[in-house]
Amino acid sequence: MKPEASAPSDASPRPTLAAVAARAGVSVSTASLVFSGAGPVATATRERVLAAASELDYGGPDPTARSLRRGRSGVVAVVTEDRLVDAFRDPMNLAFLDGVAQAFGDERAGLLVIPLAAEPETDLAASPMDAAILLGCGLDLTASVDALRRRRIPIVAVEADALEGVIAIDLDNRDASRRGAELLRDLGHRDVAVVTLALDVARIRGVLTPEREAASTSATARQRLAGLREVYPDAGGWSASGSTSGDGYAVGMELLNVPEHRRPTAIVAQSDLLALGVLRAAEELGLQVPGELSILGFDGVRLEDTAPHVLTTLVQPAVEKGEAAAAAVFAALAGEQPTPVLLTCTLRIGTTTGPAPR
Amino acid sequence: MKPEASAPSDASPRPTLAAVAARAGVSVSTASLVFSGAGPVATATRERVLAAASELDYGGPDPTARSLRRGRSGVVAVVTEDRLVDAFRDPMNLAFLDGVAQAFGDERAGLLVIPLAAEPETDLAASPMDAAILLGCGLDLTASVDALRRRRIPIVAVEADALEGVIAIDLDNRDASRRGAELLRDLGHRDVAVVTLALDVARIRGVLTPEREAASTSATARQRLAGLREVYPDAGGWSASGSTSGDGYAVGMELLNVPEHRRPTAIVAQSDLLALGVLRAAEELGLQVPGELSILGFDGVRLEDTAPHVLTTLVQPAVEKGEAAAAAVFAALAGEQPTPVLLTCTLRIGTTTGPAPR
DNA sequence: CCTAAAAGTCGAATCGATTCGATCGAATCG
DNA sequence: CGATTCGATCGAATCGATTCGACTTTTAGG
Repeated sequence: MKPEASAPSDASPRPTLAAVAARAGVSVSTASLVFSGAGPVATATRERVLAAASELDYGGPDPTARSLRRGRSGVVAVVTEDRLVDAFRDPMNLAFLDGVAQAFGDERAGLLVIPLAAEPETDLAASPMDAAILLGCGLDLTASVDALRRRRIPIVAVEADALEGVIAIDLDNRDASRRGAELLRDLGHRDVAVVTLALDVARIRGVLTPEREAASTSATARQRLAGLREVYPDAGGWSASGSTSGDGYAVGMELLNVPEHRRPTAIVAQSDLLALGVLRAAEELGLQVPGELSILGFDGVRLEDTAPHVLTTLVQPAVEKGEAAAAAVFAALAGEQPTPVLLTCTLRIGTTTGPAPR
Repeated sequence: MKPEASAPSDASPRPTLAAVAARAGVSVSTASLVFSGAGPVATATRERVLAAASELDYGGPDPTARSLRRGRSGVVAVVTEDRLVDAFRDPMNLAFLDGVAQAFGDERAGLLVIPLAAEPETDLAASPMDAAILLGCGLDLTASVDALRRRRIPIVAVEADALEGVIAIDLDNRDASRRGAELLRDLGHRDVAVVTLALDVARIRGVLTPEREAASTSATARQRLAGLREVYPDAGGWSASGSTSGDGYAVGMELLNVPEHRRPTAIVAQSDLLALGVLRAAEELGLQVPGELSILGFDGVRLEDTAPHVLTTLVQPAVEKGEAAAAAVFAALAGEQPTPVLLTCTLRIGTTTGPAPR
């Protein structure tokens, strides 16, 4: 006789609904009714089934089998950038996610986080999901969207370029940036430099050139830049490699540690964290803010770290953005035709902007 | 005749493998082999199937059906605290998550994030998952663990109290804290106060009392406190409501803004963010660090914000913690018996600790 | 007391794949 | 040249539930 098959140590295989039904002396269908709650079951029967379940230590219907039959897995995917740290270090993405989770509350859906890898198709095609939310990727999304479209599931894209069959949740990035720029113009600033978000997945920190701008795959960066350009068509600047204060500091040093006549009187940062870094650089260089340098941010993060300054910034409704995305998902899953959403930012004037010097 | 059924606008139902097979003139089994890659298929046949798939815009096998048959969903759940912002604002959790995602890399698993709600059983029983990682919850986990155990899936708990059948990934919180305390003792400090992490889900900021300590459900907070108490059995302090610099600042003010003879000469914070807040409070009160006050942190977050200070702290291997958790999951799924892991922290001496005054 | 409706239960089909074993022709080997 | 193996393909069972329609038993209504 062969030696016993090398059974793993777990001696208890997962019991099935059939086992529970058998033990309770009812049919599988009746047992199913007890757990799904759809259909009338006599109290005595229900208790018998539940007792059997508890005796077998049955934990409820297998989610996989249930999903197959129901055609719903109860999972919504959130597709983010390559590395999770990058994606979640940004407070805006975090707030967004919180908005999504909050809106899920009643509907009981799980959040599947998928960091976009080299070949997105594989991951996106293989994971169970009822819908997908594409979140602030600097990536080119067409490949991912194609993979998802083949699955015939609702796709929601946040601040991305418009794509056929994709529900858009957008921010008035361009308009808001223009309003911010107008504030600076009205304060008399003529020499304005910009610090942009990462332009693409390469995340290269460097001087902005027309070529690099044109090649940018980050819709958010481009839109905000376009708004600025409506007021300051020739503004130069740098692109950051990520939305962190460290990056802002580094770029701030590049822009500010120069002869005075070449120094901008205002810096427009495409995020608050970048603005914070610029503020630090200015402090370190002994520049008065806003006396010698005005700084404008974007996002409206609550930053305690800027004290005693209050950042002038464009406050975006990040949590609402998440809620809108979740609402769109549920609408689409309910068979409705969800309408695209455009959220607006509000200009909050703090203490980091003032009249241009001289 | 009745009006047409209210069919949703989507005219294209998802094609099935059977449809593809039919169009390619092969059996379903052969078509399956083409996609799963298990088994020999003639090149000509393979191409015919792929062509049919592409004509039907077939996106590959349905993950749900595949999961049911295979018995694996390819999803690993990460169970976190109630609110995602709370969970992910902590840089340690983020680093942990990144470690997990990184270790997944090859194995291609999805990360299902489940914020623990009021009745955990429902969510945990209903979502598809092959394994679960319980992450730094201040919560009592027994209910969740029971629900998961019934599913017969591997359970990994990070820095939690030992539970039967749960793979533990632990940190030497107690020992490391003791070593930190010894440093302070050797520097001559006698009056030491502690700022703890949130003690439980209630997250109440307030003075530490024996009752509150005893009732704490946060293993991490308790372990670190125990280590401190080995050296300073009577140290008093406050509990924070969360690991943020804002909380640290608030508690720091309570502890430091008092008559000098009642002021501690050293503060032990249970996280670097708390320590940062304490540092801010000290600066605002005009206290010399480390001349008049020494500050000890925990975590080893790279904080640019403490400049020009470098925080003395216990550096924990957070990314490795994530990798260890992922490794344990895969080992368990492979049928092996994963061994519990105990990671150690290293004391990094910075500029925020010095000899006790006088 | 009889009939119609409601409640309770069950058998069987179904969701969309994977996979085992069988089949059959072609290639390999002694 | 017969026996054996290998490659390619297919039919059918299976994964674990849900759900529709049919059937039986109560209950309610007149």
